[in-house]
Amino acid sequence: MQLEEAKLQFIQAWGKLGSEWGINRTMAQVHALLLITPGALTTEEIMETLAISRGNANMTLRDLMGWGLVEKQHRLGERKEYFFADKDTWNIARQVAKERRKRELDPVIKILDELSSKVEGDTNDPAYETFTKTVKDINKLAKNVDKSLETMIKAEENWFWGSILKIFK
Amino acid sequence: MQLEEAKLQFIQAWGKLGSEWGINRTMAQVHALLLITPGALTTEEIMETLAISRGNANMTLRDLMGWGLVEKQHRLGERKEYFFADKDTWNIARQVAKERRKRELDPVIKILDELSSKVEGDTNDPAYETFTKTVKDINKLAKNVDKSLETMIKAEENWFWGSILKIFK
DNA sequence: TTTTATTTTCAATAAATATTGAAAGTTTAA
DNA sequence: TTAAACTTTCAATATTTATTGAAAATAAAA
Repeated sequence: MQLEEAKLQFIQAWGKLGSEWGINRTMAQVHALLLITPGALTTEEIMETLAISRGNANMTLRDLMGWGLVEKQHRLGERKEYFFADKDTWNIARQVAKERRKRELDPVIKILDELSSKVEGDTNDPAYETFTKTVKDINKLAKNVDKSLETMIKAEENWFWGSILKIFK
Repeated sequence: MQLEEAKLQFIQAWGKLGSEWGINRTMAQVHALLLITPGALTTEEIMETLAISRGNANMTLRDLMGWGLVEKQHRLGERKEYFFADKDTWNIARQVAKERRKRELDPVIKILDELSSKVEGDTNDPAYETFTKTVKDINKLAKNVDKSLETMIKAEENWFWGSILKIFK
């Protein structure tokens, strides 16, 4: 397979996986493109390679910087901005874990905590019992996941995967 | 807070979390409703509670059964079908992990394997080098995640969380 | 200052995704 | 059989989400 063909396939695959997991397809594609590019690219180059508009490219790049996955670069004597991605997969995984935890998991845990404590009802009412038990169980699971993510975010790669691999005995 | 109000909030929160992670909002809501319901519900009752159409309810319930999260129940002398959800959060987590691995992660790993091995290029070309290195690194990460999920799927709850918690030392 | 290069914004539009509802299909019972 | 009770299907429609593109804003250079 030729390199250009392979690049496109990689960008496609990454875009698809992203969209299946609630990440904008274009965002995943721009990220993929920067990941397989040795240097940094301008908005112009990204627009051209992925056939997307200036507005889309600009917003997507800002999003990616917001996720901590991409950075801007300025070059002496040049006015336009260049963008490049951190290529360390462990950093990427941690960064994504960190953001999704903050944006999506933590708010839900907050609601679950409220629902675990502030609902009135009769202990003999099966509807009440089932509700509180389910909410408590899910809350517990969510907190386990939350803690695991926190550990991952703080950890060094080797230490983390070392620990995970011990699970296999 | 009153039970009815709390139920609605729970259904809302679960629907939102689902949609942020690429799971149809209605599907997550139907699942949430069944989770906090002591017995089993008919399509009719689900339609009414969530204000959705018969078609939507029917398709969503079949999807949920496809994910292994919900089951049908038949009652003697009754013609209509009842639906109930497995309420064990560990089973739910494992089931979701299992399905998403099969549906989304494994296909991507297959593509990454191909891209890791079948691309021709010149070792002195930075574009080629960056591409192969990135693809290999991501492939490695994806396989680590895949293995971890497999372990989780096979594991018993206590054993698994015990192992995870050891990570915290 | 004025011009030019570049980035940002956002209303309009397009595309993707989810939902409806009525017709067709199925199953049981009279 | 025929009818009644229920489930399934899917084309049409609605909703949500993503994208465009041109105008406005910003920043450097002339």
